[in-house]
Amino acid sequence: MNKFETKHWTSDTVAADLEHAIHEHRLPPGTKLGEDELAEAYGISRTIVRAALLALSHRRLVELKRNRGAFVAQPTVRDAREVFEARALLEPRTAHSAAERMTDEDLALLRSNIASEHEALDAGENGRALFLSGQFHAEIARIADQTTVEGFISELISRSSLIIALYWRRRAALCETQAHHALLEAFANRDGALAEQLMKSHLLDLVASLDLRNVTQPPTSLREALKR
Amino acid sequence: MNKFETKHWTSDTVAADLEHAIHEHRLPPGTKLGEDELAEAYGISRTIVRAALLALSHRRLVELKRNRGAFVAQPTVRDAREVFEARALLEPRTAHSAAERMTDEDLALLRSNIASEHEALDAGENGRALFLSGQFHAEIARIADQTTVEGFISELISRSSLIIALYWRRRAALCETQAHHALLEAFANRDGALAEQLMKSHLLDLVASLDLRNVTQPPTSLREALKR
DNA sequence: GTATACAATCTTGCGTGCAAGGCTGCGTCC
DNA sequence: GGACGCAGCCTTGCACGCAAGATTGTATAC
Repeated sequence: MNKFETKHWTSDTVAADLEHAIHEHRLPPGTKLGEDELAEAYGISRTIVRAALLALSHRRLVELKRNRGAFVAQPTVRDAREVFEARALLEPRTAHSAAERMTDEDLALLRSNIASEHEALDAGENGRALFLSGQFHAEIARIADQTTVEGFISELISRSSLIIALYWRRRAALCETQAHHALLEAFANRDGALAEQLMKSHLLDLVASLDLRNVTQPPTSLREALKR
Repeated sequence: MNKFETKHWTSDTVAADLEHAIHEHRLPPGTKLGEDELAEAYGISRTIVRAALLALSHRRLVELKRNRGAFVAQPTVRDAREVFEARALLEPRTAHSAAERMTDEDLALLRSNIASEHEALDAGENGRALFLSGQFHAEIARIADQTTVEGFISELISRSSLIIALYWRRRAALCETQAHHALLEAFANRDGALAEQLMKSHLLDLVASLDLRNVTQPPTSLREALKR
């Protein structure tokens, strides 16, 4: 597997590619990301790989264990609660701002995102659907035009994909279609207060779909998994 | 200048040391951070320096310009507004949580912080006072026991120190003594609602002390500074 | 069959050196 | 004196190789 040897990979593009793969659950939590393996896959030296992994560790998507290697992060139950609490602090106000700044182009893009997510689901591409679902939120943050908060939300959304991989218990689609449609309606009406309220509800709904009972942590090794 | 050759510097400790120096305004915005220079100063190779600089760039404290080098970041007026808006979203609720979780040890630590800040001011050590003032906020975030939000707040506080370096217009001490004391009182009474309200006011007061009129950006070079 | 010790192999940590790009200084021309 | 071009030097980008640490496999003892 040598990915697109003709493409010029930088640490930023490698990090983004890996993040995308993590987001789509192609690289599940706990996956080992070996430097040599990645260097060979991307056709670059380990120097660039290391920089990419460092970047991902700063976003909490990858855990670097000294002398052991890099692994896709495995958020704890506590991490999960924290991430959604942080989202609850940031995203409702962001949705409010987005509604007030919404352009027709923005609206069209959000609609297109929902349609693409449906297509992905219909095609059985759950990873892609998850990514697009997260992108809906990321786009709202972008439209709100506050890059500092957008950066935080972007990180939280990516981390959410890991949490969903580990703790999602609902069989249905990831974000309820109805919730995204209702938000779209509020945006179309430039109704900030409604958008804010809907985003609050939507995030609560997401948390409710996670199995965060005080169960033991996800198994981190075969030994642990076989203990039961 | 070879700093403590006997000490074993890692990229994490170098990054922390640089961040501390930035926070205390010993490394002002715009300062060039050359790889070779830092490597010699810390007695390490450039490899470690690069990792440290990369870490600081992820915290927005350092700007990496390709083929040109690393520079202490220079937040724009827009950045300044964004940072304090983000703080306004996160810190009041965090103060509320901290009040509810406050222990006597926590209280003592916050008191000690205020006292140390006063000592620094009396000794004319404004940089140190600024750092301690920021630490007061960071401690509140730590006490609130939500590490995800704490991480964001920590980054925002550090970035605030750069903003203060560029845009602070008040002659008085950095955070009004009265504001920190009032918060301490609310914490002593475990009054979450009051702590939340006081933190909101405090942050508004901080923003009001910044000169964020739509003036031209801070000069980024001698040429620009001499244009007037 | 199980436990332990040790050697071999694999992977990471990180120093070093070379190529590429940017900056500065000098010389020339107008 | 000012503008422009070019060479030389400085700094960054990043590949590579070696040392250190972790993991795995094998042999031995009970």
